[in-house]
Amino acid sequence: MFEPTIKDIAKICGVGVSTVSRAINDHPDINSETKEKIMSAIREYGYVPNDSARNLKRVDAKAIAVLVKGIANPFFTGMITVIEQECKKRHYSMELSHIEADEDEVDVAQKVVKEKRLRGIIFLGGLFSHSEEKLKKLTVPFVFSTAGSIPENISRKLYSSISVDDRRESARMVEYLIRSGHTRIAILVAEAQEESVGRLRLDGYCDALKAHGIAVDPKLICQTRDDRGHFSMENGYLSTQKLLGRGEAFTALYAVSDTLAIGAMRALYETGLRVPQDVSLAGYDGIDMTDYIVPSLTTIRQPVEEMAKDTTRLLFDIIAKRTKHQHITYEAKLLVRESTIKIPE
Amino acid sequence: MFEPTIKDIAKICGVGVSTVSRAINDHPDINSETKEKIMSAIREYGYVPNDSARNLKRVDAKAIAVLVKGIANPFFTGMITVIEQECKKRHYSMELSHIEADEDEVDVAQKVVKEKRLRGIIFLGGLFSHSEEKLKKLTVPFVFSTAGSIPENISRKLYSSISVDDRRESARMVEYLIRSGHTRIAILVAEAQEESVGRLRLDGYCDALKAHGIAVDPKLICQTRDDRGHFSMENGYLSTQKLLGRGEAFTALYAVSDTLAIGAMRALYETGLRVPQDVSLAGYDGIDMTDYIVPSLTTIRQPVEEMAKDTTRLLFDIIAKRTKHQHITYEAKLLVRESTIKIPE
DNA sequence: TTGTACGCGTTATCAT
DNA sequence: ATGATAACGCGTACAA
Repeated sequence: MFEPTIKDIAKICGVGVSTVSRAINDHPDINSETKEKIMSAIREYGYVPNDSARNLKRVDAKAIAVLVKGIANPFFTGMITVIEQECKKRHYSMELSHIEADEDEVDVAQKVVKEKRLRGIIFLGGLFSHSEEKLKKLTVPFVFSTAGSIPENISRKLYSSISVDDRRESARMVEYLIRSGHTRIAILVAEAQEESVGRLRLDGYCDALKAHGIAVDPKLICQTRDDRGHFSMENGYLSTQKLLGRGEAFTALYAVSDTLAIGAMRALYETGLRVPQDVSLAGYDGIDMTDYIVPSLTTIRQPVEEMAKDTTRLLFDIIAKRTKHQHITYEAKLLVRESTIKIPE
Repeated sequence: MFEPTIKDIAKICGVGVSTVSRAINDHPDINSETKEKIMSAIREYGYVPNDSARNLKRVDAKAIAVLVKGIANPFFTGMITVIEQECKKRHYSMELSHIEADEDEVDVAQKVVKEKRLRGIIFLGGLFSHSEEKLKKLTVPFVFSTAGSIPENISRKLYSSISVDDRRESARMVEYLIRSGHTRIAILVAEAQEESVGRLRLDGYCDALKAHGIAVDPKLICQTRDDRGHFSMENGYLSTQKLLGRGEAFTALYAVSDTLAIGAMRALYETGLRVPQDVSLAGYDGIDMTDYIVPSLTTIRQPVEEMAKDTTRLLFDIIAKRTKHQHITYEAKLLVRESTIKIPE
């Protein structure tokens, strides 16, 4: 199988390589006839430019990368879809890279930047406890989107961030439950390392309880197992079983992600507990699914569409030097649905 | 910001570029002291090899690509996760590429092959009505995994395929419903173009009905809207509303994907129809979620794990020329769960 | 408008 | 064990 290069095409058409180059790159300085001739030869021989060689020369690869930690998380797939559309609008290509749980996202980012000569990076999810020194090595602008909080000691001029205030929104959910008459509120939390979203949401839970004079009962805090798939439904299911096994009474269960909540729903059901009559169940994220399951899930909806659009817009603005780095916090929305009820007085 | 190249590192260490190259590629012919010296300089200056330049030279980039049509589909994310693990085991890297609904996967594949010098391709989902001529241009082996059927006129020696017999499995589900006493069985089907999985599953539905002497009633066939997100829950929801609006009576609803079924579940619920007491509901795919929702969903489970593993193994075997192209069909499993019941005599 | 020649950063070949 | 050098395929001055 013959793989034509630009030289071959040039030879075939009896022109120089630069002419072929001009043809494929829509360069203005070219005769439309020669261009047509070249393009048809390209089609005929199935020539596809080698992007590696191109990127080696080019300075301005119109591309960005999206680095996702946990592609199985439906919350991220929603964001990715929107980001992809936004990139397309701007005629940029998007490189999607999945980061393993144990990989260092900044290392991966560096590699990808070098490799693809791209212009910017979006980090989706993950935990960013990286040293300032390391972040400085990233030569293209980057935006942390829906990640946990970034340590204070890192200059905020180095990066942009798009997020909701996980701690506050989480507190809001718990406050809603308290106002609905719940005092024994259990929480299902994953990945409670420093600065992670799990930790922030747990903090918010504690904030709300304390603000209402309710003691935080460690027996009602259920940490999911520490292996892979932190936010999986399976994890939610198993952890809830564990929680129920403790025999502690509670009237509401708050899972720090919708997927965990759905797993919890089944565990409750199997124990004979009805949602919401016996236990009110709440999630966090606002993924599509929560609106369709029965009962629909009370949750905190992050404005995915808006955040994804702004993430992209912000990155492109920074690339074009139209703006400096920014830190935008969004209001999430408490969606009260069928899975939670007021406790009768 | 200074971006060191291999030359810079060589100069800094007072060695030749080839020595540095040997160091980073774990070449045997190198003194361990010099190697250590070089590696520490690399760390100090934050040098990362440019993959474009590497791929330009190399013949054997240890990488494959996975081309997915519809990354938002949870069924695919499950497969991707497994494939990724399998690649890692073999020390291969995996390039994940999302293909837009309107993009031509073979064109994308060609581009990616050229660009990354990779050794093989896995196509996940999508519809493969490509000309043989076009497929021949792909210079690396490829495997179609869980795609629709491929037209007969394309030589099966050109490619491998991994799939379940969608038509037969679909018929099996419908047969189960018939045996449960249902005769008015509605179907929710998306993307019913030639050879697509939607079409195959619809064919299976018709097969089963006919085999049992039940006439196919067009009024019970509900095609989802023809725009984006064929298999989305929203589509399932809206289409079911449309179906219900027709006023046709049915005792079972079979959705050709689990996601559609979940959307349907809500539409039924809102109309006051209980699952399974009033309407039995069935899906297809066997995604995790179906096991956790209440009621859990009766579905056809494709052996995701096994299929993903075999897809990867097969591709690597073909790359290593240990085998020729193969076409493997898997048995899917009918999972009878809570969403379907026998109709009382 | 078109062609020639150089260099991008790396690996592989050949010397040493 | 190490170093010099020729490719890899392309874009782009610069010359024509």
